[in-house]
Amino acid sequence: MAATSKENHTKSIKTFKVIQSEVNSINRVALSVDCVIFGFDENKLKVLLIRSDLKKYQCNWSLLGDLVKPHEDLDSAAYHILKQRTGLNDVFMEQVHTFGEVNRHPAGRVVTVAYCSLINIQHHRIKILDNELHWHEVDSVTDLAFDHQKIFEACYCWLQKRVQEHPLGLNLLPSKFSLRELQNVYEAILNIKLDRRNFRKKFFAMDFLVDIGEEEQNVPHRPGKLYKFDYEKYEKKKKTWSGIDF
Amino acid sequence: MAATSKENHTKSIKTFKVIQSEVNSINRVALSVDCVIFGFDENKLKVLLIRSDLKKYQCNWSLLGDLVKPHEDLDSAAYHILKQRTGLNDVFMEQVHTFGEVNRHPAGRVVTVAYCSLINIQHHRIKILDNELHWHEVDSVTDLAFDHQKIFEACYCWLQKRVQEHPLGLNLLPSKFSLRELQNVYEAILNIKLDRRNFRKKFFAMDFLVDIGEEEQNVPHRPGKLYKFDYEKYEKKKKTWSGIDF
DNA sequence: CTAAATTGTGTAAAATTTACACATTACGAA
DNA sequence: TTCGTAATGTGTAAATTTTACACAATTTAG
Repeated sequence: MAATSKENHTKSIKTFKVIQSEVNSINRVALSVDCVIFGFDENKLKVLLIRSDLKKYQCNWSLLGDLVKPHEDLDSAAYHILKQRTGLNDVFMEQVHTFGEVNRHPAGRVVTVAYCSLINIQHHRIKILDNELHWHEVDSVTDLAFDHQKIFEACYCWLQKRVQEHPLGLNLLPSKFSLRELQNVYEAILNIKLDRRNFRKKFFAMDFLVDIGEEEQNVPHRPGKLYKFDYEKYEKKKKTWSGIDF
Repeated sequence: MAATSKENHTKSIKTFKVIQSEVNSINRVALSVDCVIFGFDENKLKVLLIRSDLKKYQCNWSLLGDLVKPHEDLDSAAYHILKQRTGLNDVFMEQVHTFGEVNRHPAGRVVTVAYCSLINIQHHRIKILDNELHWHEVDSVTDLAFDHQKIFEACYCWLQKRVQEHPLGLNLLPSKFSLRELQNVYEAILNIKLDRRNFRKKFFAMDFLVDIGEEEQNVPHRPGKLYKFDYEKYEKKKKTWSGIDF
């Protein structure tokens, strides 16, 4: 109560051994990563889910996740899941949020770190041999196992916001894409309609699209030009966001 | 390799007991929370640091943190630190990022969840009896213990961005404040100069400020009007952010 | 009473965003 | 081969938002 500064000071100092024993004691919890993997197909935003591996949640879908091993980096654990499930290596992935409510998991205390990933569905379609995996349209995702619905929704919100300030969306497309496809991606993610001319104007003005001199193939109408995204130029010029607006 | 769907399916099903044993096995790590507590004083953005409690880092400052107990929610753990160190209860706090590199902490595997908090320094100044705690100007924060420098920088970046889309800044001020003080907060956080008339115009246009009919006291010049922020109105009208811009 | 400091206010120019229409190209069917 | 269909590609005018900028009013201190 009436502790002096000196006493407080003393109280807050710990030897390395004390800390170490605290770290290695029962003060530990299971840690998992859960991946919300988005894809884009048939002009719909989709998310990759797996049938829950717990009997109790047998009829529910869940996110792809796994426990983090004691000698595994968090990011590595997330990448590992992605590699394991989709066969994909160099994919876009970002940590979104950590969910740590005491009773969030029925098997005991499990804190989970949610990651968001955006991949090109075409690239790995063949890898999904496992019929327990399925691409769901985001609008129809309900009743996920555990607290995965909440996690999914947080990640979807995150995506909707993030895609507006960072060119994430391109990860859902092949490296060559038409402006219409790009617009479809944005419309699907944000669930809005955009004006075609203004959309094109905006992207051309940003000056990150490179006309590669090719055109769409096998479309039943005038083919659109194909572009690629110049990430280097983007990195150099990217906006230092500034403006109060809420 | 040539596993059938059926086989994959089987492989991915686990009984509750198996899961439970995985959760309770050695697959566990220590988990901590670290709080980056911002304050605003003398027109400077400051952060609350403590002398490292580890001998090895004796001459370094570090963030306020603690291990999360097995039966403690993450958010609760973070609030607890804040309560313990500042005596403050209802403060603004948000989770920012989780840092989980294997070797980030010298005492063993400790994954840490970083939280950002914004408080009014005046409100609790008296609580800092502990002379191991100190408010540092953000610009002069260097060489924090462990990976705390990295965590601090991530949180500072987060703040600079977040403050532009959400009225966080107000948490640094008393409930009654002048527009000049508000502008000072924004200038300090963003480290830029703003045009006074445009700043006022912008905030008045947002229509969240309520003139409470009082004025500044004891200023050696014409006193400014005092306002409060109407959070309810904000919640109702807040912007659903929409616009591609990067 | 005067000087110093800071508040409070409006407008014109510039930049950005929005709304909107028509000619062009390729395919497929008759 | 021609025509209908479906989508691409393009510019401009109006509206809105953002920026730059100056002077009178109020209070305190001396």
